[in-house]
Amino acid sequence: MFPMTTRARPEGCCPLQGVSPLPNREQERWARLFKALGDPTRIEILRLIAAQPGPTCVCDIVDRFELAQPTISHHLKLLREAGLLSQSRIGIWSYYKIDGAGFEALRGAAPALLSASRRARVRA
Amino acid sequence: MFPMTTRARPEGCCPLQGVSPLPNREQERWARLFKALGDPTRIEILRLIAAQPGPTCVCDIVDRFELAQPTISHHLKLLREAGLLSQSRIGIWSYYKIDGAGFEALRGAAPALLSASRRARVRA
DNA sequence: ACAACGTATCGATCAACTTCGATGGATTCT
DNA sequence: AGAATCCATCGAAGTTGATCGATACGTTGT
Repeated sequence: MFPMTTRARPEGCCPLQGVSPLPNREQERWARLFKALGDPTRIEILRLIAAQPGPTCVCDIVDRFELAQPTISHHLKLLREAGLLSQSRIGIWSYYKIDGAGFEALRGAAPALLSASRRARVRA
Repeated sequence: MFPMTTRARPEGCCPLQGVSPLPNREQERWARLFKALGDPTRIEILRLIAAQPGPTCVCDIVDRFELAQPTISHHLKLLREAGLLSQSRIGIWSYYKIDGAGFEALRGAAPALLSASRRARVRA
């Protein structure tokens, strides 16, 4: 490892406020959510679906992008697993719409990450 | 390409509401923001820094994780470039603190992506 | 039953990301 | 000046992710 901090610290230092890491389940949920949003194509898919008054057919989504159908299907799967979209089927058609619960989580992201929850300091 | 939609559509279909894609600049900014948040280590770094009453020394951050110093430095760089952290230096020490502007963008993410008519605007 | 269609999954390929050791720049101490 | 310290950058190795063609599955029409 590294020495890191053999030297005396500057003023007003330093026992850091302890922060207990998020439980693995929550870490994975945030990661899934943000990873899903971290791709330009998926952002545009979300915006397209959000602009429709009702559920959107996959075939229409495929028509709007210059990507192969399996690629769109893959992106839709990631958005669904992130809780941002929900799926329904009518016959052979598959429809996606915005999942309010997923976006509720997104709305609460900033406070959730910034909340200074100081509990027992846990050294990994 | 694909045939896609030779068959007649079901009821109430379908000319989709048009959505003009976001300008590249904004697409990249959202992608940077969400990609930065899409890693568990970076989430924990953010939470650690957010829990401190003042700017946090890099050496302290390195101490709290079981990752090499260059790795932490890389994560800090991504968070800084995403607008989530801002940096300052005192002597040889480098300090990071939460950048309010970046989190303001995060707070506005859900409305920005869901609003069909209103164009999302993000401050630099 | 059979063919046609819409969608999801599979396997492969190429790019991007995470991580590390090594190195270099800047600052402080002796 | 020289050594030590903190941090960022570089280059490489292994892993993950985006994309596509091929294919399989379920549904609809003949």
